[in-house]
Amino acid sequence: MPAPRRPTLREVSAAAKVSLYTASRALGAHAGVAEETRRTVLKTAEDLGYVPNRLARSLKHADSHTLGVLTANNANLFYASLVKGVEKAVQPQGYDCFVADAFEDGVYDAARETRFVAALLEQRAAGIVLTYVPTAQNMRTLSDWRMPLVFVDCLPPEGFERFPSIATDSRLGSHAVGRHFAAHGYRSWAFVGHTPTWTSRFAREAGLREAAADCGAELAVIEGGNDSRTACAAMRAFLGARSRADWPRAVYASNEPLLNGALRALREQRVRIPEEMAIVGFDDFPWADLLDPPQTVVDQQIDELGRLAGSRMLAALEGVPDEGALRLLAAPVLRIRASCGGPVAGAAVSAG
Amino acid sequence: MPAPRRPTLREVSAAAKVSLYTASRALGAHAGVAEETRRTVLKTAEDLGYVPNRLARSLKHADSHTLGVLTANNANLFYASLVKGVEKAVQPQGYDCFVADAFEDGVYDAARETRFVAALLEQRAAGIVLTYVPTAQNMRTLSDWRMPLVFVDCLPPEGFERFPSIATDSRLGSHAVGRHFAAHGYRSWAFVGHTPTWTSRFAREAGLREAAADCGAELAVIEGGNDSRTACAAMRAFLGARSRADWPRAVYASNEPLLNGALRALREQRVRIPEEMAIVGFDDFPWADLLDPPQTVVDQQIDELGRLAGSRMLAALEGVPDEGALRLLAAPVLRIRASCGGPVAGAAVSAG
DNA sequence: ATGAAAGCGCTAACAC
DNA sequence: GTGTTAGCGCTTTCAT
Repeated sequence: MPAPRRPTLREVSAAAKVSLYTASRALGAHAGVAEETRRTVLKTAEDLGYVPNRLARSLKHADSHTLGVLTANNANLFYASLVKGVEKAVQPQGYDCFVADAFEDGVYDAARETRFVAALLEQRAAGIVLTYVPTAQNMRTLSDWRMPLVFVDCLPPEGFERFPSIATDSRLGSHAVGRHFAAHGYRSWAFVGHTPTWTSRFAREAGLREAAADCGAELAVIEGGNDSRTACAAMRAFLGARSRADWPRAVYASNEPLLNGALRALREQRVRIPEEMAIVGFDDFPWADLLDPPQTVVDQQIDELGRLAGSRMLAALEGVPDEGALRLLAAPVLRIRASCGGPVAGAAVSAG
Repeated sequence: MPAPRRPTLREVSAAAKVSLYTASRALGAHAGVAEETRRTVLKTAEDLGYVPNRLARSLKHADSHTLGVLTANNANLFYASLVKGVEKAVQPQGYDCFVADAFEDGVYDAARETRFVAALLEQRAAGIVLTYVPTAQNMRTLSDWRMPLVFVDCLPPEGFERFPSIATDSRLGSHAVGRHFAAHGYRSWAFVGHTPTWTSRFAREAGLREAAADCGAELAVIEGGNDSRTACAAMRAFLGARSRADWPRAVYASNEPLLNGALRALREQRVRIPEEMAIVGFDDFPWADLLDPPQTVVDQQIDELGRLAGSRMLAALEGVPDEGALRLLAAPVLRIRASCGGPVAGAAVSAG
């Protein structure tokens, strides 16, 4: 069964007995074609099963109308949701998203990233949404190419401050967590932070640290790495290194995988939550309220973040200036459930 | 800051003082070019910052070397993992994946699917991995086009049996769940099934039903819909419609979102698990063993499923015959944790 | 081993 | 309102 012939625009025009040009205009819904001619062309195209060749079109336009989204582990709900958000914003404008995940088996692969960057350039992507900071080399490549770039969930590196960024106001969210800890009377805290590769790490730590200073709480920092496994190991080591009496009264994990890992370590030690230790995580997720106790989290409404990034990209592509929106910060919401001791009378629920 | 000039192959060849042909051969790592000439060309390309235009290349080849993956809700871990698996298999062979998610806000959108199918044809995708059965119209379009197709997690619809498929042996997995129920002495079961749109639904029900017949258990069926929300509502309605004494002793949810919903409904009723009711779900997930009690599941090792689909697609593209592997069934594994009462002495742990 | 030239399918500037 | 024509950047015969 051989591949059927794929009719070209030229063939459609011949069959419709009009010129190539007319056929093109008719199908492209451009003006300057008699209504009847257009009808004929459309009909003929339909009959012939004509499917325009986007490759030719893009080649001509020197632009594929494709946006790259560089992510760091799609098997992570965070990135999956983020991508959905971006798509939601850009698809109505006719852009497709090409998702390039620089992680393989949960670990970052710089060579992989470089391959994706090259692929995006070769495809003549219209722009790229970056969800983390690529290597200096790749940043240079992209910048030299004048590729429109939007950073989400991270800040552009030094020298690239001209690119817009969208992020959650992590400091605000973390500060709210700290206030919540304080309202419960907890005075000894621990922060389980993700790899500093993500700049969000700093803001999340800073917000908590400020709150600690405000109320005179102690704050220990645990390097949680990149995923559940490393976070669990780090937490285990931390707990193992001191007597139970010296364990923190409240713990804050800086993202979902880290919360997962931290909880694992706590369970190994049969820590009672929240009686013995309170715990809050950054990022909401579908199982959070089904845990026992239901997990209190900072919800950054990820898909909205993605949507903002997509919109910002569209604006950049149309040459809209930043208008002071170069650094967009979205306010997260503290979702108080029970893992931290529940609501406190008189305390604000929103992080704002 | 104007866009910099993008050097073309022609310019590279001119700068290197060779012909277009030679430059093409040199960069394409083809034979028939003197080693020294090649070196010069490569150097020149590098210096000029030459980036090949894949659009032109693909146009020429009438194939974009892109594979489509049609999914049904990427915000769902299942599809995200599946895609990662497919990518893992095909990227080494130089194929890129274009992920088309026919779901928007968690609901299926046929028009959206049709747009994606069109986009894939326009892009001259090399093949498409289908994770669910598209509309009859779209199936026809794809088939008429002679698009190489591989079905994962579903079976080709009537008339399209010539296309290969990869799926988990749901019946096997479900049967193991039923045996596990039986081993615990549970005799009254309920199956919370996902929409019959997915053919896997039937196999999952059938396996359990067979096991029920084997041991004389009763089996109620609850239509759980497509997601956590609908499943929760369905479960709530089911429980509400009968006295607590008539509630099933063991429940089996046919996928992760449905398990989530079912658990929500059970929690509303303060059902004690597994003492009062045992529950098992299809699909493992990162929070399963952190639930209280840890959730027993059937693990279908999703990314492996994706990998198999990717490999099958590669084979199809190279014209490798099916060799009896037209219907590939991968064996799942029953991961016994505590939500079902834990292991039973003398019972097999694997589903195989 | 290398070069010249045709053409993939489409768009758009330019005539008529 | 419609036709002609020249490319977009690349691959690939066919000569040399």
